[in-house]
Amino acid sequence: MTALPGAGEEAATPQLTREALVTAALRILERDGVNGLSMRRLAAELGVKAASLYWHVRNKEQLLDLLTDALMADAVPPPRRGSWRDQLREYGLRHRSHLLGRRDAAKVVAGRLAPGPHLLRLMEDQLDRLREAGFSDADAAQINYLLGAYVHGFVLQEITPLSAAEAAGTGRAEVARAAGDQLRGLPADRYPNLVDLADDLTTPTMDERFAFGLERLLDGLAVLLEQARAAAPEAADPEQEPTHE
Amino acid sequence: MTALPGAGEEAATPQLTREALVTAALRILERDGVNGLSMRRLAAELGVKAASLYWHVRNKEQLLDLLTDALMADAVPPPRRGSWRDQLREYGLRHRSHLLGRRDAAKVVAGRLAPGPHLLRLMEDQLDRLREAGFSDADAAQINYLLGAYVHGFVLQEITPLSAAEAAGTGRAEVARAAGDQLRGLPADRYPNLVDLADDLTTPTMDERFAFGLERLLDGLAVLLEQARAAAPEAADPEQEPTHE
DNA sequence: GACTCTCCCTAACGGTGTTAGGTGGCCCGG
DNA sequence: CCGGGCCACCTAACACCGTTAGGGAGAGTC
Repeated sequence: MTALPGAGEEAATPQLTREALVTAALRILERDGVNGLSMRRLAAELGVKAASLYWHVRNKEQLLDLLTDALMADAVPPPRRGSWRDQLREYGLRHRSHLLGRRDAAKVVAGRLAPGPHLLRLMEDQLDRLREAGFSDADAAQINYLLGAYVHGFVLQEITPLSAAEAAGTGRAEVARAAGDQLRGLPADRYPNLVDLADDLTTPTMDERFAFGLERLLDGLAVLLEQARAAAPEAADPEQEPTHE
Repeated sequence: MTALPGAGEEAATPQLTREALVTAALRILERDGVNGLSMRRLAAELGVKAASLYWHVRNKEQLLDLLTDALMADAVPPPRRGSWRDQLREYGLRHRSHLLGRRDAAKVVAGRLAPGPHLLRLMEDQLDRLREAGFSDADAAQINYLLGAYVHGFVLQEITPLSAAEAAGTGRAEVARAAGDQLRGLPADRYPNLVDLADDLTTPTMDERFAFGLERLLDGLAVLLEQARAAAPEAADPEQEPTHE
């Protein structure tokens, strides 16, 4: 019915392609979230039956791998200006807001190995900046993983209750207030600190929490860099040479 | 058939209880992983049909909430000896190995709000140590969340490909080597750093990666503490009083 | 003895990922 | 011009999943 060639439709390539699968999947993901993305719905979106998808894709897992790379396609690294610290902070902030920007992206990406070409380009770029900042090869590699893990982990952590709350129809301000009330209602003899710090524990927004952790991480990296510079002061910083001993 | 009281079986309390559900669920989780834990299998484990579970539990989500708290039941905080830094490090290490110790615990726990009493006790204890170390209330609250998010996020990140690899029947050493080979095989003109650092990127174990990140975090916290001490040197450290102005 | 409440049952609904096997149309060799 | 083969889709089915409606046995209470 839909497949018969009408006046002058696309008779040349009316077929599904792997790319068509992915872009349709992206559309469904944005519209219905990761729970709404089933093989049957994806097939329906393409005017096709579910079994047909398996001609183009081995299974759903592989589709999600492709989707992961597609989600990373339009992530842009920050401008190459400012200190290494500014650049890394911007990296983290952008990475997080990129993941938060497309619905359930973090859930799809979560822990998926086999990084696609787009993620590889970001890694390549970040490693370059880390080495240029003066980190050792081993440290640069570790830091590269660390920052990715921090961002992914944090976002994953914040996204799950977020979607649970919106499923229940409650705003995040209400959730925070409810959490505060719960903490304040605890027995003060068994949980004195939780009761005492109920406000401090519940008022920070996720943005602030993320920024706080990121800043601590950057402080730690600065310490590492200083230590490395102090231990081996020959590299690229020819100011003085304390060659005693 | 199974329910008829025989010679002298348990005629007193042959009923399911919520606790029985949870311990059976823990058993299934350990044996079959989170994907093997369905309401039907849980019911079968208890010699009962699936619909019966809904008498004791609202839905699967609530069961997972209960399971989350049960998974945290036997987590013990580190001894209260050594510097705040030693204690926090030990906290992180224990928390991670606790999650890794029971199968798929991280996947169940992931981002589940409504922390149970066991998790609350850990929070309470950690907050107490943070305040004692000299962190401000606001900082202590932030740090408490940060450390939890780091551990949870990291473990979640590492657990997913781990189970994927073991499903494929490959050891983690093979995975690392395969990743290294993939990186080395990249075009060196487009990905010079990835090719160059292929070894550094793939040799660290997850233990080392976690410890590295944790140490950077602790360094960052130390910086924060020093800054706070320098800005307001009146608190609990009565050595001298620079009361000029 | 009747009533109620607890607790488990059967049956079913509407979903899920995935596979086996069929089938129409197209291109290519003869 | 005709037949084989392959591509790309189809139908049908399997074995699951979470969840609900409604039934019914048994115990406890008035």
